[in-house]
Amino acid sequence: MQETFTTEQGLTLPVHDQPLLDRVRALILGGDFPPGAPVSEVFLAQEFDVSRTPIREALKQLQHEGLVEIRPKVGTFVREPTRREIVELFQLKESFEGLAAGLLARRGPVRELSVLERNLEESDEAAAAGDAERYAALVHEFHQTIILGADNNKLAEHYGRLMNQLAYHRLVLRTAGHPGRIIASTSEHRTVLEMIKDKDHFGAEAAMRNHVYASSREVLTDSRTRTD
Amino acid sequence: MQETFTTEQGLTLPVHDQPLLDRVRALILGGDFPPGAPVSEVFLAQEFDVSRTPIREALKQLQHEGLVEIRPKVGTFVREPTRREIVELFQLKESFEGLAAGLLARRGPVRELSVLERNLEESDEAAAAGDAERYAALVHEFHQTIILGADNNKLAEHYGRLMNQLAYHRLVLRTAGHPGRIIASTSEHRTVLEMIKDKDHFGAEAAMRNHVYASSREVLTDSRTRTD
DNA sequence: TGACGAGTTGATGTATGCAACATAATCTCT
DNA sequence: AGAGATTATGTTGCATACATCAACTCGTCA
Repeated sequence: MQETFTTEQGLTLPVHDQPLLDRVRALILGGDFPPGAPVSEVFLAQEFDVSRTPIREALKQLQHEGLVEIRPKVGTFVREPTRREIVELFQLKESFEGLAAGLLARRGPVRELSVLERNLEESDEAAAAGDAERYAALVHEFHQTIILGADNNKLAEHYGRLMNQLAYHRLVLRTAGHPGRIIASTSEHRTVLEMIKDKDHFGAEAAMRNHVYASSREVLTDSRTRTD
Repeated sequence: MQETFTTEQGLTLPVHDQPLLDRVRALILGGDFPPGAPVSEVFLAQEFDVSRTPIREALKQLQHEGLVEIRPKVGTFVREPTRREIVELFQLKESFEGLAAGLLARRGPVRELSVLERNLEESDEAAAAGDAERYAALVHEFHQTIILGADNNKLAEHYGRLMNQLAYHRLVLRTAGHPGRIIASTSEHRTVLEMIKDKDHFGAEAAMRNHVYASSREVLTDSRTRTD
């Protein structure tokens, strides 16, 4: 098997082109560039002290991930998803995670279940402590665990791409402040886990989809989400 | 809006880098290369009379699509999905197309419905005439129409990638010869369309998933599908 | 005879130069 | 002064040369 590297989104890729790609992605997602700002190859090249060639490859990848738009012969520009795209992406997220929850439910007792158990406990603690940052991280872990627990690499790949496009962590942090959302969210998580433990794959899928849908509503009704 | 190009899989991409990518993909999917065969950059470069640079970009794309494997510092090799990957891809296909059917059902009467109506009629004709090639094309159109009818570009994108990986047309042609499969398949298509026309998005999704699942069973039980 | 290792080969990875093109600024003519 | 054409500029797109590394060959030694 080829030497691989697993990103924080669970995407497994060849290790060789990860460092630069990740650094460029981080730079762009870091918010240093406002949406629509041009990202010149030469700038990134001297920024990371490499030639334009590897930069070009990284930008191509990021175009794939939907983070930048490459206009031929014109330039590369940071891209923020439109509201419509966010809706589309959440529809996909709902489908992906529903599928994952169903698949995980069919697998019976696996290691992931205990991870989810512990996650719920820690989520309660974080919620009680009012630690939004930690809570957001735990939400991420919960969903990530279910995706990986589905034991379907292709699903994990597509999901990784999806999440890169959504820049999800930013969105979640916003909604963590919505009153009552944390409690509702944790409760939904608990329902999902119960269904999975009961091997009710149909119910698990439905519960997960409901949860993702509710979560997407929170994001989309947040006034800070772009509306064009 | 940027000038774009729509592939046969419904993937919309900038036009500038399409021709070469498509030609390289066609060459590899064409079967001229056995699985595992090396695909040297210089070979492709002189084959298409360009330099290695655009070839490299195309190969990177194809790696994304899962058609080739790039081993760093070693080379690029054609890749055929393992049986496990095919199973995984069909699980995703089921999810994608189920989602699409549900979304289409919610849209009410749209242009796509008449396309599907006509498709079923022509499918009956092709089946009666025993024209497997035409029937396979119509199956492709049916599924493609539902995906596009979902009116979700991100879904269409991911679906396009998925289908590229599956090299679906090859697989369908195999199963078109299975006794009784054509009749069953057409019947399933009809059920899906009825559900959609009834705006029963839940039923449409379920019917579509059942259909895809049945179809995947046919492929996976075909002796010619690789089993490693 | 088999295992180990230096050298060779052939491929990819990167850097850089030049050309082509889109866009913006300027100039000219009315 | 305004509108069109033209020049100017900055960017990407491609080609090519060189650096780098993995796999193989072949010779040496135990």
